[in-house]
Amino acid sequence: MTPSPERRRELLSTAAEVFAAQGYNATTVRRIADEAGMLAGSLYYHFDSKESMVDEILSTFLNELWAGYDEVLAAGLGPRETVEALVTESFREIDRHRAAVAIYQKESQHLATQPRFRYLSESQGRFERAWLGVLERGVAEGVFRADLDIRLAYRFLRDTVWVAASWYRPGGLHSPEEIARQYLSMVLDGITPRGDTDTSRPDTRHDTTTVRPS
Amino acid sequence: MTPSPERRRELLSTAAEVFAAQGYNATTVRRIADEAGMLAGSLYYHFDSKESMVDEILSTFLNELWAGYDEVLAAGLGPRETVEALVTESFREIDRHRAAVAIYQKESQHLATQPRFRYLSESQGRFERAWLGVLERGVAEGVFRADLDIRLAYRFLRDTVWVAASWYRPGGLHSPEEIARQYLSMVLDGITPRGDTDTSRPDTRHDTTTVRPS
Amino acid sequence: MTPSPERRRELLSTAAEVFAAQGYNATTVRRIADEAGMLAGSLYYHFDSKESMVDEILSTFLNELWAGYDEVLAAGLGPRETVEALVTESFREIDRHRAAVAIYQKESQHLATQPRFRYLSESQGRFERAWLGVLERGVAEGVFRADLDIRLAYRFLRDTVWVAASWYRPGGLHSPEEIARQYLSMVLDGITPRGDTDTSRPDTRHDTTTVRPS
Amino acid sequence: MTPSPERRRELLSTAAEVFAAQGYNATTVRRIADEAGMLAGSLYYHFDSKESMVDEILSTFLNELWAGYDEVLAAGLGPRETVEALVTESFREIDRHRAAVAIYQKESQHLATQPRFRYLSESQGRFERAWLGVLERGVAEGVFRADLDIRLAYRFLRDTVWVAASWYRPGGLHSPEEIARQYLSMVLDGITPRGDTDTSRPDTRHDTTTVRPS
DNA sequence: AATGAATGAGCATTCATTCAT
DNA sequence: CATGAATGAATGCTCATTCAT
Repeated sequence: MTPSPERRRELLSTAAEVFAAQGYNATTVRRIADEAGMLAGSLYYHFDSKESMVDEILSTFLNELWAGYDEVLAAGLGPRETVEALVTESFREIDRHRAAVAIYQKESQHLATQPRFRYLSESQGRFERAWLGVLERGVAEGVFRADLDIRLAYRFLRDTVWVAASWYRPGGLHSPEEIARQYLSMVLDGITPRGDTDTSRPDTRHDTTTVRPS
Repeated sequence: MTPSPERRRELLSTAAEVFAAQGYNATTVRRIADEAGMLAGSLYYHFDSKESMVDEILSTFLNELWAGYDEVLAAGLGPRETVEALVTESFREIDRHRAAVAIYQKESQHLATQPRFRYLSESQGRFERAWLGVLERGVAEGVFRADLDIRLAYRFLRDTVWVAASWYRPGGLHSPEEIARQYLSMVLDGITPRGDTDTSRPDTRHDTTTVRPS
Repeated sequence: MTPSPERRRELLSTAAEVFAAQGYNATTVRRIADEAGMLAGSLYYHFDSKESMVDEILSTFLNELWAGYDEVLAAGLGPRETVEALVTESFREIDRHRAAVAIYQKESQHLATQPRFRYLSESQGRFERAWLGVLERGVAEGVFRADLDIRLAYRFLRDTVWVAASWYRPGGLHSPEEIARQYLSMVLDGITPRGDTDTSRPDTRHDTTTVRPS
Repeated sequence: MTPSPERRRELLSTAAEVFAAQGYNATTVRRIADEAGMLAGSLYYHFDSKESMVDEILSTFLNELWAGYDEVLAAGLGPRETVEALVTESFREIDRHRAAVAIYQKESQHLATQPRFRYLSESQGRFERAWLGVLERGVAEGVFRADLDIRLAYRFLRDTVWVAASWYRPGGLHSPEEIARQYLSMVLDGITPRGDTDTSRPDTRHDTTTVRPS
């Protein structure tokens, strides 16, 4: 009566939570099974291996992430609006896939050395190209500061956003959109007061921070 | 039974490098021994356990870190200058203890659950209080924006700085001071151009970014 | 709870094939089920256990084998004719129960240690007594060489015949009777040419090599 | 004080004995360790894996075997003398490597499917070519019967000799040379009496049954 | 008759650690 | 100081078997 895919998803969700909390290596298959209320061996009815569990967790997450990103990148927005939309989308993904993001942060470098996880490096590459492109375009159009070290700025933005997964708890005080707004405000305008009145309030108009106006 | 402190330091340095590269759990004692040109068992002449190695690596690092931080905090600088000095000091520590910082980033959350590593949480707490204090003072004095969510800004700054250890390579193009300057520029003034002329040039005067002018 | 005997036979045949190909221990119940187009658990509707499958395969085979042997032994043939008939009968059994014979060859020594498979040792004992008797009688009557080490000759004959199951493929170039003839020729007369004309042509008269002239 | 290679040999000998008695798959690493008076994990100080144990057992055996065979094949003996020498050499190897031969018999077909054990198939091929060559030459020179099915005779000889490893016990009544003599007598001249006087006594002159006159 | 899901015992293997030499 | 050999606990995984449906 319980169709297989549902059970898989439940188990993967459990596994992701444990992986995120303890680290992939430090997590034993027995621990996951405990958490799922079954015996270690029983997990192997649903999954080939511990590795295939992280694999499915990470690839599912990345697929959803890129669906969102691609929509943003294809929307033809200006550089600033693209940055806003990408950051907002990222916080939404952190909200929806907190555990997966945390695993990705902690383990991807280590996992990417294995052929099976090549897609992690590829995603990383796509990610970098997308961000560098937006930043360069922004500088060219005068939307971003001309004195930026683009690569440094890229790393700054990338890390700044994703590390949030290590402390973010869904259902907390702030919605992902709210956090995105605050982060964008700091990143775009800095933490010191601006001379001109208007820019001190970061972009909170929904139309620019998201493609999906849901 | 008189292990020379020098050999210890060498071995710890080797261990730190491997821990940073592969992760603490994924690193075998044998791997460290290989790298040090000895057999696994021989390490136990110098150290009690693998755990005591990370312990020594992390505590040595934190001691040095706090020596620098305390000097900054005791110097009676203004909020902005304090932030500048703390960030610069942090990048200097990343430069000097890259491996230790990377280990700290990846493993501290996990390790801090054990009583032996309580000092990690304590350091974290001190760190948080220091930063929150500076930020609050800055907002009160009008040096930082009044609409900041202080806790969010704290996390933003903290993560922003330390994650750099995951990609920073000592002896690269940029000196730690240079990177600190760029980061501070983005954090303080944002990545979009400022309306008023002066603030677009970030604070690069040495006197304010560091207490130790060495 | 009325499993049809036909299905049982089909499944046993499938199982025997896999056991013979991969070895009993190396064969998983799942593999057999795959081959039979069902799930592993479903086999347990038909059989108590994996062990009971080999048991049934081997005992069925041995029953048929001894039916043939007993007929030969009871026919009152001379020693040479008895040897010929036994060898021919053996190759016929290899032809009909190739998989079972192969399993018997590979696993009987191992299985015979368990009480359940005592009949394997018993069969082995009967087999040995029958052969030793024929050989002794043959030597006494001058039909076989007087300088034979009877026990060695027994092992030689026994192994020589049964190992053929490891390479024999039913439906190949040679019929079991043809192979029996060739083997008997080598065993009885040797592989070097005989001085006297007649014996170089091995005994191929059907009447002596089999009791069942079918 | 116990140099490594010696211990290795001891352990391999123990392992070979257990493998031969129980079969490779059915043998647990614990069982081997028990027999060696150590814990299962300790074996891994000496060997990479259970597989590498069989590997070393079989390859060591095959190397020695081929050293003997090559000497025989290079000696330029006539077909009959070559057969005698090969068979005698084979029984000597059975005497010296009984366990390895038994393992080879039972497991080689199964193991040869793995790339690591390709040398098993290669050895098998060399073996076949050598035997077929001698038999063909013997038939051509009139030393062996013209009506032989060469391939069948090859299998007959091959199996006949090697299966002996399943019952042979070193230090028993018969020396390997003695057994070889008896087997050769049966194989060359058959188990029925010859018309001509002399050939009923098989070749027992040392000079022809062995290259190494030790 | 067969499925889907689970059990539980056992297995090969890893690894931090110990210790006599 | 370092080695060589071993320990023992834990780990990921396999597989025959069970059983409600």
